[in-house]
Amino acid sequence: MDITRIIGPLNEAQRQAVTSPHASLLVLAGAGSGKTRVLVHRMAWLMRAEGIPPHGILAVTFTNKAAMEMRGRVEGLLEINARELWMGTFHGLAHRLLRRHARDAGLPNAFQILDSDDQYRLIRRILKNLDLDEARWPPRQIQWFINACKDEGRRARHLPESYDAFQIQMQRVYLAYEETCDRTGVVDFAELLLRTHEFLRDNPEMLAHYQRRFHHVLVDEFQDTNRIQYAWLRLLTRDRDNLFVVGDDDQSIYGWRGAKIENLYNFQRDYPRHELIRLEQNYRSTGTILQAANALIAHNQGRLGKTLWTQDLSGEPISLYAAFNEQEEALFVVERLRQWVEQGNLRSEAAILYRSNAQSRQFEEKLVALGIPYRVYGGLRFFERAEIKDALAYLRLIANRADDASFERIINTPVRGMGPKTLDTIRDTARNERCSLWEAAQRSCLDTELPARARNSLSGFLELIETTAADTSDLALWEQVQRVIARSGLLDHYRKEKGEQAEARLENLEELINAARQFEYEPADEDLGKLDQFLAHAALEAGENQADGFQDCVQLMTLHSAKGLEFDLVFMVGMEEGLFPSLHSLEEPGRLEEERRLCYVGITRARRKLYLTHAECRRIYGKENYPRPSRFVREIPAEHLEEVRVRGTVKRPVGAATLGGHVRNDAGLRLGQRVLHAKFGEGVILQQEGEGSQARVQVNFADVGMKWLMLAYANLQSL
DNA sequence: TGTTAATAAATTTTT
DNA sequence: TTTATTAACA
Repeated sequence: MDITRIIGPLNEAQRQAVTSPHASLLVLAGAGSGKTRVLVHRMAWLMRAEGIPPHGILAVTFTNKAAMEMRGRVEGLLEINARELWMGTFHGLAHRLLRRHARDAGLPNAFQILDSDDQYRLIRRILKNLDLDEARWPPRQIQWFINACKDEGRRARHLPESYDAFQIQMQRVYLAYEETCDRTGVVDFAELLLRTHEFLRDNPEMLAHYQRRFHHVLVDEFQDTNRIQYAWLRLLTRDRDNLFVVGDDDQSIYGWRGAKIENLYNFQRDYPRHELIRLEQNYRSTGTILQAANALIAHNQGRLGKTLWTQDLSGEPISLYAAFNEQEEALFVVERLRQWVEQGNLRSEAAILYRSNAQSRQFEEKLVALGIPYRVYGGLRFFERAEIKDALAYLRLIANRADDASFERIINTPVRGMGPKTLDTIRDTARNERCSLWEAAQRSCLDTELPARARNSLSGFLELIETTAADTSDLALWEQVQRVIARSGLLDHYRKEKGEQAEARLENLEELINAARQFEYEPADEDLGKLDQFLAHAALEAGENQADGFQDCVQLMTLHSAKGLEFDLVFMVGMEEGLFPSLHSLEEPGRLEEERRLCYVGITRARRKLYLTHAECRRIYGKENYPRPSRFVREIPAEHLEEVRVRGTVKRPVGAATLGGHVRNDAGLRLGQRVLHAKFGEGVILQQEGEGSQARVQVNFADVGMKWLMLAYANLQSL
């Protein structure tokens, strides 16, 4: 038996978690402590040592990437095909259950999934229907409201009556939104979870069936679960006490989208027989980096408590660089990257991490200038591109004529002579007859309300969908996709258009056919036709945002998307008050703590070397700002920091005064010079004007901000 | 119907 | 500053 393979490579705490006789377990796993390893080996242990069949294990993750990695590692460890394991994202698994029990869950068999873009469009349409002004009821805010309600498990009818006019309208939209989704057979992401929860809760036999089936339920990144996800897990495991969760309260960075750290406390309360295990040994970073991270996170209140340690005690100090402005910051980082590559290191082992996506531009420009290949994470993903969504909308309408969202999207895309008036008539008919837009369109073709020209175009469109559906029903998926793209006129539409964009769109459509071809190898789903399976796949896994993942590239991404990754060399840039921590988080202490956790996540991404940079001056929305360095920098003990100057490195603790001569004349000054003022403390010179006794300088002080000072009286010391 | 000028807004993101 | 959306126009 290969038990030694399973427990051999583990440390004491990991082994304890993997082999625990308890079925309910809370593993507090610090950054880089091997949490995925514990999950993978736990599953292997359950199957090999405890004889649990693969289909008796349910493993839940947040992203498809994590699920895929886990599956791959289980297969590698046990040399089995792990297909029988129920492993996937919350949404993926909920989707699977809903497909299997669509009727019992109150859904049509051919229900379609709305992604956030579809959802947004639908909400806008409903606002129009209800005659509400988008300026007063911003669709984004309503979308946020609806999703937040669903994440909390609240239906529109559950909401308390409100006297606030704004609230009343939001609830009205929510109600209409639910009604439309039900009528047209579409389900948004949050609905997948809510609907599954209600289905299990209200069908005791079904619930009992799944409770019996799953001997063990394992959850990754438990600190990121929201209320409905926890309720869902609770239903499945409450009678058998068999929930195994892995998480890290210090890495909870998604509170703003509904994640509840409280679920960690709820778990401890609801599973009183659980065992608590801490994984505190870090195998990733140097001692210096870990100590800095520990010191930083110690500033947060109410932690579950956990201190990372490593056998490595050494490590280069963390470098801190104060740039003059954001341009110069980028220049510095890219220059260091150039040296890194020159020393023979891999570009893909270096990352630039920033708080907000807008910051990437400066770095991209400088990287391009030096010809260093890079990859930016985030942004539009494959299945989210407009042309792809257009093509998918045709396919969805073929799969389900009641899908109003898709109908609206493509009725006049590409343009076929149906303007807003025609559409309005159809919408009116649909509303009056309480039928789908498709049916309404059919009726409009028959009566004479529409002008003849519009009627012609409309019946042409209806026929296009019908004949394409009939002609392609027997074809292989990829051929079906190919035909639809051609017959819909999308191909011609982009062919006529010129420019790089149109060309890229054509390539993407080509790529969609390829994706469909690849999809043929996907194992068939017993509950689903190939086309429906493909459409669900497109909605649930939006795909990568860039195709060429194989080139050796410097990695650029937000701190959020860096979670779970690690690099030898990390630059955390824009370490400034108002940027990081962000302006929006300064009021609420809770949000500030989340920012600090985000900083903790960033620091612990680095294996060997970490740089922190900030700029004395930064343009934000076209205006110049002079931010102070981030408080997080100050929360890292000075002994782990080393200030970097462009000309050589000065080794000295940050903040301590150093001797320097008086600044007597213009020659002794330069922009960016650090100076000390008797009253205002440390600062940096940003501008100067005038000469001789009239000379003035603008200084940005760390503590008191911007000041104009007369050079003759200021008595500045240079640092 | 498609283009252009004006205007407003502007974290973090997965499913 | 950049981006998206909308209103006005040819």
